[in-house]
Amino acid sequence: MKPEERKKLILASAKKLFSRNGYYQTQISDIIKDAGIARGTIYQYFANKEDVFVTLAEEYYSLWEESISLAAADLDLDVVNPVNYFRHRIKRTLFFFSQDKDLCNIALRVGLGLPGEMASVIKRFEERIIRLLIGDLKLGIDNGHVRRDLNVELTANLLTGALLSTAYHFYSRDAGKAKPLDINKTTEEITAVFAPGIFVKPYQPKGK
Amino acid sequence: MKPEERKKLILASAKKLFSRNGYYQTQISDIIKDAGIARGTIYQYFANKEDVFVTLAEEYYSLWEESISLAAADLDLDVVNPVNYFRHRIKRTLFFFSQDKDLCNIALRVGLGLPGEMASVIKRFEERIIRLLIGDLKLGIDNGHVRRDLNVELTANLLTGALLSTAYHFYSRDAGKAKPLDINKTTEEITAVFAPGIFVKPYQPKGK
Amino acid sequence: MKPEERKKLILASAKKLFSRNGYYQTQISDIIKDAGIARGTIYQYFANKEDVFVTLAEEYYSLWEESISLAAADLDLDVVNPVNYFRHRIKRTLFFFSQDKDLCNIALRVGLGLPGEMASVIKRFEERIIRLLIGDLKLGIDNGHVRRDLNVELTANLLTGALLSTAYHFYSRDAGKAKPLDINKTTEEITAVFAPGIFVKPYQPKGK
Amino acid sequence: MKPEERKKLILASAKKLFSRNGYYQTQISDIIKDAGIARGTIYQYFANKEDVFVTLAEEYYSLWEESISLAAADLDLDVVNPVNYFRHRIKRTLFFFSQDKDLCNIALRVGLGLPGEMASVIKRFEERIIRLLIGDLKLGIDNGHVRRDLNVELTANLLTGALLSTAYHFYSRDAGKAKPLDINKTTEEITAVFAPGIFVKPYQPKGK
DNA sequence: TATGAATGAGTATTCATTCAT
DNA sequence: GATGAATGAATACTCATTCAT
Repeated sequence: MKPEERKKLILASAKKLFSRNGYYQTQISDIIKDAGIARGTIYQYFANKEDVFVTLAEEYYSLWEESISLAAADLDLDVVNPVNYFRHRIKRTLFFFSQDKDLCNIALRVGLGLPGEMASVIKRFEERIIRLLIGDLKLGIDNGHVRRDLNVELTANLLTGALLSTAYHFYSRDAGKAKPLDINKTTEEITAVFAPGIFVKPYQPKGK
Repeated sequence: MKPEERKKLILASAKKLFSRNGYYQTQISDIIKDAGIARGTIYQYFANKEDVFVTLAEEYYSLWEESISLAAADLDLDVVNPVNYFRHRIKRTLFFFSQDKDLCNIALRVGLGLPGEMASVIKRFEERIIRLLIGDLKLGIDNGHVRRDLNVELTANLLTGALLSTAYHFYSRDAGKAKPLDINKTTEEITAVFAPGIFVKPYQPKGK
Repeated sequence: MKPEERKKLILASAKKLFSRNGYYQTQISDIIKDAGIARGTIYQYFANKEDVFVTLAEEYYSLWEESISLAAADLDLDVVNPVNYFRHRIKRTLFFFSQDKDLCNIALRVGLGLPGEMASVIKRFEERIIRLLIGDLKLGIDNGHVRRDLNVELTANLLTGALLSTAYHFYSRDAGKAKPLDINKTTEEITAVFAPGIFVKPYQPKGK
Repeated sequence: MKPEERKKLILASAKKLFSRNGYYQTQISDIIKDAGIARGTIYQYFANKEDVFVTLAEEYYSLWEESISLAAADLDLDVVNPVNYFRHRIKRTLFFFSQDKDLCNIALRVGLGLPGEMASVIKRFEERIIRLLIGDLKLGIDNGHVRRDLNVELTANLLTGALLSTAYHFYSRDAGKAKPLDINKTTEEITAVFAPGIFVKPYQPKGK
């Protein structure tokens, strides 16, 4: 097996176990047993347990950045109206988290309250989306689409909290009871809740 | 010193340390050193480290329940209009979390991703507020104040996520950079974002 | 309550608990709870946990000595024949241990393998009975009742081991399955096993 | 060093220390210091301290079983008379315990009065020999060699108690004062004490 | 004398990490 | 590179004993 494959194998096991049991409840022993490798091998790919976690989180963060870029690239900004852009952001975010229950769990629960660098990596997710939304909203204000008196920072926070909380509740590993949401429909419903309070023009449900 | 006082002393030290360093980074040694008691003493009041955490969380949850009851008792429901009621909920929640940075940190970050009973206690906060909001929204629909087509469960989730995220960002121990918000003003701003998408009648900013 | 009574109360609880759970599995907490006294009180009557055990064992040993004396006093040595004397020793021993399951357990199991003074106190039981039997056998040899070539020390050991083992198996707290023996009948059976190998004259079953 | 050797090393240290100081007076620290290994190493071979003890006892019990089998295999049952068979049992038992002072101490003293599984393992020794003797005696009765009216269970108990007590007194680590017995001579003496009370035919000293 | 809260030395056990093979 | 036996610092928890009230 090639080194890069083995590294992925380890990360896959770590992801599964961190997600299910949390960082401290997951032992190196568990990971190597699940990955089917020897105790020493994991230290050939990672400096220590924390490094496994951070690597995992950073890879996910990269995917996330990529997904966000796609979100922007996806749209023809000239023809798209502001609400549609907003709609798209929401959809992309939900879609991203819905793809991997385990990573969703790690980024949205397990990673919170961890010490040192691990916390920082995880915090970046939230900070990144907040910064993004702040940019969106400021642009909207400049273009006259968004209410001038909107508290941009607070609103970005509200939106982020709302989106991540929703993602966790409906797409995480723990989301046993709640049935996975239909992303298109949910996007529309979230837009329906937020758009009227944010945008200047009366909000029009999609397709009308 | 009376037993009850000493117990409070221990909980105070634990709260401070759990909040700053997290559950696993906080050693029993740290707590007893901070509380100025002997190693054995803490085990006269608590079965084990987990029990310290759970007791802390449960006391906080009781305050929280009490605060919620007050929120309702506060208002003269006959004269109050639906949006004002909503406004009040938000204000109360923000006010509650703003009162204790440490507990805010514990309930909103440190406690997440913990194993066993500790997780359940912490989850209750979120579940409780979601259930409350679901009740509010359903009532609003029955009374004709809230949009009939609103996805009640989703919206309650959005609101809860938004509120708790905001509380954490502006009132927690980690909220170093962000200056503490003025609660009245913030309440108004949050209401301004959510009300138009939730209520039937056009939203009227307070005092107009 | 008078001091002496309270001391007995404590010893009674200790006896019960040591017998059931062993020395190390019995905590001071268990004893005081069972005795219904405060933690500090036990230290007004005993120097420490070991002292409780030793006191218990020594009281029992005194009873034991007393019982042995009675055994001798009981008999009219002039008219009694040697085998009857032997018979009497056995009966007395069995009777003594059959009277208190808990003490039987402590002297015959719990006390063995304990460190320091506790072991010595317990060992005395065995040593005492061995010395006694050695005396008996030597006297028997001098009087021509016992085989001259008998290894006295070894035989005393065999007899003691046999008697104490039997006492434990049939009278201790753990002797759940075995039904308590009828002492007269058992004495006769034991005599029937040992007497022929020890005494010079052919052994005569009692009553013949 | 091979794993199996190291395990034996640990067991050797544990045996020595348990035998001298008892189970509770022996610390894990003592064992690892004596074995010259690191603290964690012992837990690679044993689940916990109790497991060390139980493993020790069980290995000893296996040797014991093996020794018993040999005892039977040793004899040409056709030519051997019943008393010789009995003689052989006694000799084998004494021989077995005389071989290892430490194990003798553990099985006959230290192990008694221990809690849980440890007690059960130790109890097996006694139970096994009792069952064996019961079998022997019953067979003897069927063949007409042993007294029909003998209380088989009681006699097996007497014999076991006598043998184990003798083994402990003369071969254990604590048997400082008593000089180790010559097994052949002792076997003959024990036979001389028991045989006349058990067998039908007049007992003949060996070699006459 | 009785109490019971406080004490802290003592101890088993865990688990990430290392390193010789 | 891979292995897995060995390591030992770290840590929670116990429980006999003390002593101020």
